Amino acid sequence: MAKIKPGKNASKRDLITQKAAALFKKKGYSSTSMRELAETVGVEAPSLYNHIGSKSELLQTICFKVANAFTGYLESAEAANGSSVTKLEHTIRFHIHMMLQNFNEVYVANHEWKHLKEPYLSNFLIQRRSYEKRLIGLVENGIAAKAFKNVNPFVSVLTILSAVRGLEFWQQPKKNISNRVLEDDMVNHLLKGIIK
Amino acid sequence: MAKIKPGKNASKRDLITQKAAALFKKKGYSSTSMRELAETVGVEAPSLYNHIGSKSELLQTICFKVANAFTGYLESAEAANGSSVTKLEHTIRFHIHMMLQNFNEVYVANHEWKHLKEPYLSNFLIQRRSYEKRLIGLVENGIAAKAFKNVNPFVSVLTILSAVRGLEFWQQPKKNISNRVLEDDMVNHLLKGIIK
DNA sequence: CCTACCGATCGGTAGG
DNA sequence: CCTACCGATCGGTAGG
Repeated sequence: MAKIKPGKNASKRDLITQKAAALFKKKGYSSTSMRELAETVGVEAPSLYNHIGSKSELLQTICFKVANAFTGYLESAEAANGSSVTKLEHTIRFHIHMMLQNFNEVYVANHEWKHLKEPYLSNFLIQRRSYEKRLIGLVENGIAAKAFKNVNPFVSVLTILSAVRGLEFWQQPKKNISNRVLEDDMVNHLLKGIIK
Repeated sequence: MAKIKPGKNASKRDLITQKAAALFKKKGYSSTSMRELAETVGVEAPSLYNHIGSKSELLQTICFKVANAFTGYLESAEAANGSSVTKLEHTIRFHIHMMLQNFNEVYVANHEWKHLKEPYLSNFLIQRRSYEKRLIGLVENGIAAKAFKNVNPFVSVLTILSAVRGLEFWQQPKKNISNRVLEDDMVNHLLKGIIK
């Protein structure tokens, strides 16, 4: 057996994945060709397959990296001390941070998941639905504790997740609004809308 | 010159456009083939071209139909009597109605516009940016009139538009929430978040 | 990591 | 509205 060179190989695969995320975001998964990806990486197309299995594997890697990050954070937030309001606020802030710091990957996970192949497509959707249900549970706890208004928790979570996701349209340094103002204004808008 | 049969031809073209919107929404623009579209229409692929110019023309029709509907409504809302709060509320409700009643078209306009060809791509983005600026103006008027909190109007509009757009994820009759509850809860969440 | 190449599929045209 | 077909491009493999 050949000696494994995890550092070198992993970093090359990571580079390819990162470039793929940028291209998938810019042009969409289907409109991105492996030849185009190869060009941005600096090799010929067939050479990519020494590092990756297939085009769809790249999409899987990106989508589940994002999904696992969100799931992992929510688990830790649920386990932490604090009120439902605090937990929801922290989760909203985590979403905003993810959007601002992993722009391409989150965008691709949000937009291109439908091109996942089975069984990954089903697994992704199951994981996302489970995440939403747990967030809804958080809002329900807040309502039961009289901290939130008596709103429909499903609509609240939909509103919050959608609003935060809208940071996709944030043309980074275009407006002279700091990330801090952006984050605080959005958190306030969304929390004040449901806090009693 | 042959006699024009606008009714018949227009309705066939409309049918093709409607089927295209459903497919573009389900699979994405690039992943939808003209052969597939032809099959859902019930003809062979080359026959489509008796009614339409090209695949990209279908995308243009869908995107600008949606964009023009929003622009047209905002113009009428601006011209109407009433406070900034009322105008903003009506506009939010119009967005929700559009999402619920023209699901496929709005979805495609939101997700697939990047596949528009020039000069349509630029025109679409210009129109959208203009729309956002006018909405921001509405919020600024509300702030000046002391009706809204002193928030960043850009962030407010981003939050509102994104939240409303999230109705894309509304799996129609799945949850036992009426459209009325959905609309009112979301409007309240978004307005109460910025009203003084 | 490359060159050479394959079978499949694409949007669209010719011609009737 | 169809059959027949074109040139281009696709993801991926063979072989070294």
